[in-house]
Amino acid sequence: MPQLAAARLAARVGRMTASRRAVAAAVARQRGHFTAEALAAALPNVGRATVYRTLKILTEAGVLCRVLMDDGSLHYRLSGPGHHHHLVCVGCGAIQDFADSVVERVVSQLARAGSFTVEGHWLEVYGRCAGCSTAPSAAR
Amino acid sequence: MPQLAAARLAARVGRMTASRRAVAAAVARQRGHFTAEALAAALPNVGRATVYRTLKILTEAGVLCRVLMDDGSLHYRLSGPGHHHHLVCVGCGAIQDFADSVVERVVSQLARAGSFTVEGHWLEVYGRCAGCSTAPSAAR
DNA sequence: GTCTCAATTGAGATATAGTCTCGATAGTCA
DNA sequence: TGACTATCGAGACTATATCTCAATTGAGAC
Ligand SMILES: [Zn+2]
Ligand SMILES: [Zn+2]
Ligand SMILES: [Zn+2]
Ligand SMILES: [Zn+2]
Repeated sequence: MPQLAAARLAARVGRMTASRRAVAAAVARQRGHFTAEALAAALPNVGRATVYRTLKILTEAGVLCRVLMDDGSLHYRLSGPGHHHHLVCVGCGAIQDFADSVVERVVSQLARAGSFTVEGHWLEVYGRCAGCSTAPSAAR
Repeated sequence: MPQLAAARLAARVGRMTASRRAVAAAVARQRGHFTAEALAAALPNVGRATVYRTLKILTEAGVLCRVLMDDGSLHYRLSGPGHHHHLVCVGCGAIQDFADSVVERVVSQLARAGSFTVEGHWLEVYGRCAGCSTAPSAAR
């Protein structure tokens, strides 16, 4: 998986610098999702600005996707292929991807009804995973 | 319309203070959407913190809704009744509301398929309104 | 191998958005 | 008319992200 991220990165990125390698490696090492700040803190030898810049590149390259959490904070996560959205568990923070053409189609149709041309959209779904739906509000 | 906002506000809010009246009035005076900072700037006699606090109250009361713009900034807008989402024109900034049970249903079903209980969601749709779809990228 | 030069870096400044603190103020109700 | 407490507001503080610009360094040329 580290190799995969690195490979995809190389395919898109300009110069393969030490900093970019370090960020890519740290990203690949993450389990679950993480914030830009946390990643920057974990990479004291890489400038904060560079971490942010590299996360942007990785996101545009499709290696990462961004998740808007329940509390408004922005997290990153290794991205599955293609367009998708997230089911975010507000109990434990677990994230499941889902891709669905129905949502896309409905949105387009609704938009068309309002003489509106869709260029993009943002959808996040919050709730509780199987493990967290029994015991209310576990982790915090 | 000012009266409406003020009335709804009064129905929910604790003390009807001068500051809250001022914020409610300014909100009612807005055409389209606006940011918290812009509103605060337009109310030099009301503390910034109070503007934010009052916007929160108004949002919880259903007077306002929050719109996540294309560029990540958060705007406020007088809210229509009930749950709904927005079609945001990236050309001119116009916003149309839409309420749709199909989206809701699809999301619930998808979630259920993943043993996930939906508690809430966030959806914004970006694109171009009728006026802006002809001439590409008008206003900025 | 090493030279060259633009792409990239990173320390720190700056920007933006929002919350918190806490003494002062002022609604509300008896 | 108080008294009591919610609320206010000035400004500090936090969080997040971008910008500036001199110094560094990949990567291809030779
Ligand atoms: Zn969970
Ligand atoms: Zn989608
Ligand atoms: Zn438009
Ligand atoms: Zn909805």
